[in-house]
Amino acid sequence: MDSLRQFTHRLRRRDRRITGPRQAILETLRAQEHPLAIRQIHDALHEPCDLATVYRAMHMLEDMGMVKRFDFGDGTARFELIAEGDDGHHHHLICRNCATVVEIEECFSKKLEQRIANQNGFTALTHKLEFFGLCPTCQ
Amino acid sequence: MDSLRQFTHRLRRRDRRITGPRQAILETLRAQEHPLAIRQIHDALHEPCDLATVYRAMHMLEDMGMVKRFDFGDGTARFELIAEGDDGHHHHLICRNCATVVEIEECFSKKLEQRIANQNGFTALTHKLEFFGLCPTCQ
DNA sequence: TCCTTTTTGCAAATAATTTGCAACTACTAA
DNA sequence: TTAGTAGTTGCAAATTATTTGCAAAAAGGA
Ligand SMILES: [Mn+2]
Ligand SMILES: [Mn+2]
Ligand SMILES: [Zn+2]
Ligand SMILES: [Zn+2]
Repeated sequence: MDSLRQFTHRLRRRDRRITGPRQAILETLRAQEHPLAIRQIHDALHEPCDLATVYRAMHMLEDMGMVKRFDFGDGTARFELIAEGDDGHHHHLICRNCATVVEIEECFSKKLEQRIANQNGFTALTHKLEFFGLCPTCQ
Repeated sequence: MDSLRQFTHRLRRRDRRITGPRQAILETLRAQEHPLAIRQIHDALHEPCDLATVYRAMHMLEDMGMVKRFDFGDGTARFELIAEGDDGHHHHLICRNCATVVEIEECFSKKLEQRIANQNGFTALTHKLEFFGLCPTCQ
């Protein structure tokens, strides 16, 4: 996925600018397969920029649907680059001890969510789901 | 559920004290069926105490297994009183617009969690799951 | 009632995230 | 190429949730 080119296009269309920090952040995200915290992204940048700039960039990327925000329950947002056209919905398995992360593609059946929506008269359901456990090393 | 008496017993056993703030917090939690944020608990107390006291009390109650902490993804912890012996594991359906909360007892099959554990060599799995949608009023 | 240990209130410290603002820069229209 | 304009950035200060140090106050047992 050439997200850099794709990114450029999307930005231009929205009257946004392609700047050094933004490209660097994208490169950093591309190099990772797991969600990264803002601090981690910031620390990984070769040509550093202000932390606030990273925060602002992540909001922008999220609004553009290029990154997905995840919440592991530790009070720190984490972001993962998502493929073009994908909504990025998936889950993780996190070691309670060493914080190792495993990407999980599986999810429970759509029926459960549908039933919950119907039974309560809600629409447009989504969900947040993360698994926790002890990894092989930490058991 | 007479959580006050139960509470008293458990505290005594642990060399902890039964104080006004603690009883008041328990009473407040008992009056609610949905998770309450610390601020909400604090504001609901008839005889007010310091916010820090509420934070400390919630940690204690959590350690004692009397309340369960929930995370709706808005950066604010919420707590719900749980029945004796129960681990309090359950989920919620939250309106993205007005924040109405519905208690959800259903959960996906144990098999899915088991499979995820096995496939990755993890043990002691748990999960956090919350549903979001638009309530009848907000659609 | 007295003593010891636990709690509390208060203020200050943390930590993640946001925001105001002036200086700066990417694009673009000429 | 060169302004001109709108979008960006750095920096410092503000916000928000939560934690913590500490001395004064309260609880429970002897
Ligand atoms: Mn992922
Ligand atoms: Mn609940
Ligand atoms: Zn581990
Ligand atoms: Zn609603």
